[in-house]
Amino acid sequence: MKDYAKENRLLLDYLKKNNLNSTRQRDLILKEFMSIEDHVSAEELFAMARKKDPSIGQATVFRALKVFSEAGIAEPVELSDKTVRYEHKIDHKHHDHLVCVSCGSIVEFFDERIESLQKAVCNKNGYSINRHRLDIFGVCPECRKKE
Amino acid sequence: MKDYAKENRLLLDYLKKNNLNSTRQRDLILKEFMSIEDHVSAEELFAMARKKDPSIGQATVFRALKVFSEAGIAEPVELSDKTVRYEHKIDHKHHDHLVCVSCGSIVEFFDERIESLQKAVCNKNGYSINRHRLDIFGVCPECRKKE
DNA sequence: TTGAATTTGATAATGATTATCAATATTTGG
DNA sequence: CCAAATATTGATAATCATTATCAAATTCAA
Repeated sequence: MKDYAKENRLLLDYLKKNNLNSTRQRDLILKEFMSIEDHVSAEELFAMARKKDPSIGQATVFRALKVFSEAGIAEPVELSDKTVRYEHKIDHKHHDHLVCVSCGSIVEFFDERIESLQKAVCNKNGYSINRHRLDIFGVCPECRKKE
Repeated sequence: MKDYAKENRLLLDYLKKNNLNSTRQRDLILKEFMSIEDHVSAEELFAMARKKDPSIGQATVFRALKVFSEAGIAEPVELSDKTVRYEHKIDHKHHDHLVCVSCGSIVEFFDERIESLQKAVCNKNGYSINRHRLDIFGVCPECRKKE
């Protein structure tokens, strides 16, 4: 069981700063979100939360994920399909994605040289850098074996 | 006026190979698509095509863009908003995008070193590489000046 | 505790895209 | 060139993820 004291504190701080309330539902959804490491969609998280509290509404999960993102706890990513997925942002350094187009599995990677080359591109063009995303789509070793 | 003989030939070849028909609508939509260099959405292209032929249907534009993509003429890209945009693929080498989050303008760039580092990441992880996308979001020089 | 402000859950609405289907157009073998 | 076979079109309904709406319930701050 992962500890998520830091996320809890961040959430409380964010809520207080923005005159938002701390609620049972938001707490539960955060706990569920922190309980898995995978990239999770709102729908999947809704299914998980519902097991713990069948009365929870789907819209509440969407709203909670938006709050988590604004609080810096979650990071939305859009990969292969058309649904947004969320990953942990705390103690989870920036990374890019290697996505298997066959089985959908995701490997995270980080390459300092790619990062600095990106910054160089921004500088050369006079852009300030805000964020970036690099997704590589291919076939993972396991799926290649099967083919 | 850009010449698009190559695209026309590619389309005809693709249609023939797949037992598809060459139609007035597909020709018109291709012509309109080739007439602009920007990243265009189905809706924008629909508006353009409709000016030339008011009877054209929206679904036909979506279908044509799918055919163009399969024929290797167009390339779908998903940038900031949630609509898919299409860019020219012929005589338009692979590139990545620098997107201004303020005005939405797009600069294309290409860095051979980034490309080869990506290939290295794939090799290291045993992935075959299929395609990739790298989008950098920031603020362009013009918008920075205004701030 | 209480009342003002926020949140919730259910449901309707949205917006881009895809599916359906009858009517029309294109192809192709003769 | 013609006619049957096949593919395409346009209109419209359906999808699907997400957002908006709103009355009822909850939370907070004094």
